[in-house]
Amino acid sequence: MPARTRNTERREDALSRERIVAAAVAMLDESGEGGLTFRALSAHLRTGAGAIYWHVANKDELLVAATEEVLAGAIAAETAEHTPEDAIRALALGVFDAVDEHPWAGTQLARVPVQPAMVHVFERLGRQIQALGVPLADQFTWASALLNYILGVAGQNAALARTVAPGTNRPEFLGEIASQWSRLDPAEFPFIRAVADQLPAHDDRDQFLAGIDLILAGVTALRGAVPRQSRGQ
Amino acid sequence: MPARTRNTERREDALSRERIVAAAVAMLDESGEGGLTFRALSAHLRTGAGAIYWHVANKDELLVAATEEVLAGAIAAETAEHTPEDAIRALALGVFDAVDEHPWAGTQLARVPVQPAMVHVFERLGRQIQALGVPLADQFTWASALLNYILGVAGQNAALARTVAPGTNRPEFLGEIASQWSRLDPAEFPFIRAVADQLPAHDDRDQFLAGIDLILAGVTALRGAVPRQSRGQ
DNA sequence: CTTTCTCTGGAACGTCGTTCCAGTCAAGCT
DNA sequence: AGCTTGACTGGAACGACGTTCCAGAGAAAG
Repeated sequence: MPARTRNTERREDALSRERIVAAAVAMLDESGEGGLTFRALSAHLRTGAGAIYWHVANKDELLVAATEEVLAGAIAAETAEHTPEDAIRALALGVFDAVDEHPWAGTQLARVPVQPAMVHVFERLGRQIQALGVPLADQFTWASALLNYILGVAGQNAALARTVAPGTNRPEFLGEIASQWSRLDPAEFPFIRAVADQLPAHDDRDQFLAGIDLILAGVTALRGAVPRQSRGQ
Repeated sequence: MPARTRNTERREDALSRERIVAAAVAMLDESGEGGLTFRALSAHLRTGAGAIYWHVANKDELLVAATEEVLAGAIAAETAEHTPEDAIRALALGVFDAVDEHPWAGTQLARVPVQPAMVHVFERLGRQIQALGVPLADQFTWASALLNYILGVAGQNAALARTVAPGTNRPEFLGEIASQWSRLDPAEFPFIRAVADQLPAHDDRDQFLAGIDLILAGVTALRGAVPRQSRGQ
């Protein structure tokens, strides 16, 4: 615990949790998830590993803090949108864009049970779901559905970025997968073959938003329907 | 490459890729994601690490194979459901149940770009989306939305299982989180406070299925609507 | 019997997260 | 001014991991 009881600076270049987290974000952005090492971080900050551990409990905490920093913008944007739908779209896009810019944060979101930043996101989603007139019993469930969709996309984006990173660039990589898809057995994979040509050209952001719209359309359709338990099987 | 050109058995207890994968699944089930180590695996199989590497390229490949094995049941179940909706529900539940039983597989699904098993799942989802009369331009996008939702839930389930594992049991753990939620600032987190009491009692499987139903309702609502581009902002 | 090839297992390498600890330096006390 | 305290530093060291290396076992083929 860095309990700076007296606000005195030891030195000009003193270590601090903020400087450490900022350096971690920089290193993650530059060299990916494998690039963050306490050794590399020590070198980058011109100190030793022990000094870092005095400010930060462990690597997990550091990753949580780094993700928090990177998502701060997405949660801060409290722009008063016209409709609840637009507010949800804006919030979801904020998370998407942050993860798109920092793919390692997507991995972190999918890895940690409830990343602190996502509590705020969940709260905002829930409020808008509420504003849409969803019955109380469904609010929790449907807000969770939105959140899980967002987290799923974040995780997949990060996974894709992780494997595409080395040599080739993104469109090239997707084109390769698409050509593999179109060479699949027509009897076994008719659907994937049929949509293979859409893969290289598709816009991830548009597709993500279309998924949000799909869920929102479901909310509108089911809102005010029979209380619950209207499912088959 | 274990290219067994002549089908001769070296010994009764010979190592094989299948035995290795089966042992890996057993160890993952028993001691979680951190429990799978080439050292522990060697000990379990009474051999050395080098022997395992002759049958398996690396740990990633082993994890993919283990996940594949555990998801095989979910993809194999080609029960002819009455409606496309029911087929989608059955498929999604198959994946959910497999991940629920083997949480480490959820981590793997969220970590790997396209786990081979998920290609089959994507194909099935797509076919049923097609059967629902969704226009071609939306099939890819909406099947992806379903898949991403499923992967998101899988990842979160795994993350939860990872942190709840040690001491306490699940309801106890959720109750603890719920009480934290209900102690949040009423001004900042009205929604989360309002739904906190639903957290401990809720059924994950039901909630997952409700999310699928939500998306399916969206599909029904938007199917046949204006071609595309009917969104705001 | 010798060679060949598949397959084995244990030693060893390099890297990681983390811990340990002797040491530095400013502030407060006497 | 000297001493003590406690916040901070940085580098050495530990244990565990994934992976590689390699000497060799043992059945099949010549």
